[in-house]
Amino acid sequence: MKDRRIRKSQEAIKAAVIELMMDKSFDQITIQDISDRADVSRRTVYLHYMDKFDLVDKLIEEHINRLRELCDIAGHDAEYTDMGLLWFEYLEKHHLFFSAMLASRGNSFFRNRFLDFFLQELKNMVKGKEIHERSITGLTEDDDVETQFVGAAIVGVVEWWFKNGKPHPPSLMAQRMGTLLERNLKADTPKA
Amino acid sequence: MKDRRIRKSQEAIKAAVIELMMDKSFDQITIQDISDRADVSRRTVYLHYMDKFDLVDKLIEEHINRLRELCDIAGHDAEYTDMGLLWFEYLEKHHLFFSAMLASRGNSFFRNRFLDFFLQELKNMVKGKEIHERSITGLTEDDDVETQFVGAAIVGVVEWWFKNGKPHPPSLMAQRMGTLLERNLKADTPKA
DNA sequence: TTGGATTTGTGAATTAATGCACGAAACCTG
DNA sequence: CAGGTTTCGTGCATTAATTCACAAATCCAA
Repeated sequence: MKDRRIRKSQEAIKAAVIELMMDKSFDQITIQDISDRADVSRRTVYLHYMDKFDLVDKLIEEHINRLRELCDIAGHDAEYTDMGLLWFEYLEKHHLFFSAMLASRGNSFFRNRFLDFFLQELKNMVKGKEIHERSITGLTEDDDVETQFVGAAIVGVVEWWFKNGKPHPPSLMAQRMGTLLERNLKADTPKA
Repeated sequence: MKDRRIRKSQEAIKAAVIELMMDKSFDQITIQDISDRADVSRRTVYLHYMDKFDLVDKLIEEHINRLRELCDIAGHDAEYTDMGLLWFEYLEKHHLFFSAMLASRGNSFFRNRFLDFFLQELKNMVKGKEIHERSITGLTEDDDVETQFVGAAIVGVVEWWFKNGKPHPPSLMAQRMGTLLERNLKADTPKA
């Protein structure tokens, strides 16, 4: 088992960053602020992270990983609505972090990581469903236009959701989103 | 400045004890429980305290001292009602601790420390008021019956207050208590 | 009462966190 | 841009906290 001091320091530091992001924009948060808020020596921050960016990097990494785990558990052949529910519930649970990340302009870095996650997940899901529904749809190319389209759309919706103070509960968001994903990912290749 | 690690450990440990006292009675709380709850090594508890009793001892000490400080700031010539307000506000603020202490039977130890505090404070206040109102009332003997009487009464009222889920706000308690203290400490020597 | 499990108190080695100090970089502000 | 102030990143010595281990005490059910 890892030394509990490490866990406690890191948790305090990470929580401090998130809290600070609620008032200040990320780039005007100083390491001093973080260590003060975390009630930890400034030296301790450097003991665990290279700098601010490394810190927020690891925060993002962690959340994306947990999201991915959630998806893996649900299975890639889950219904879009069910998957969406997992997403929005997780996002709501950690709304402090996500809204702070999405609110701060200049954070295209996070947006890209976030988008990547959805793209990956969408590809998995489409592939998972192909097995059951139709063997080859031509959607398997890596730079698939539909996937990019839908991925960007999801991120946009999430962004809107946070910026407007989460006007709908995760269940409703998941349901609406599910419908849209169905329409855009399921049955559009069989055309003329 | 004291090392922040010390403060953090001690605060975690003390908070843990108070939390644990809400479910278990004090004597069935183990050091293991405390260190687990505090998220601290068992060794760390022994680093700061001799044993459970030393721990709770210091907790009591601390609260009594803070109460005393409050009284000193207010001044011993304050009105009984005002003083009572300070008491009850403090008690309400730390109701977790005080109700846990008063609830657990077998804690005559705490009761006595608590009583001592009030006795001391009453003597100070009576003395403080003598200056303004009447020079010698014969109440200055150390083992004064009236003081003991009133002291026990206060502790009894506080005990009742907690055991009945704080039915009145501190302000009302202070006002009622003030009246009773006035009646019993101010004007009773000028008799026949 | 006995015997197994739990809790206790402590020793010892190791590791993490702290405080402090310092030069360098960045950053306002006049 | 010059000069003062803040923040940064790091070295270093010190101290607190941790893990692990162990023998003694205590508890508790069979």
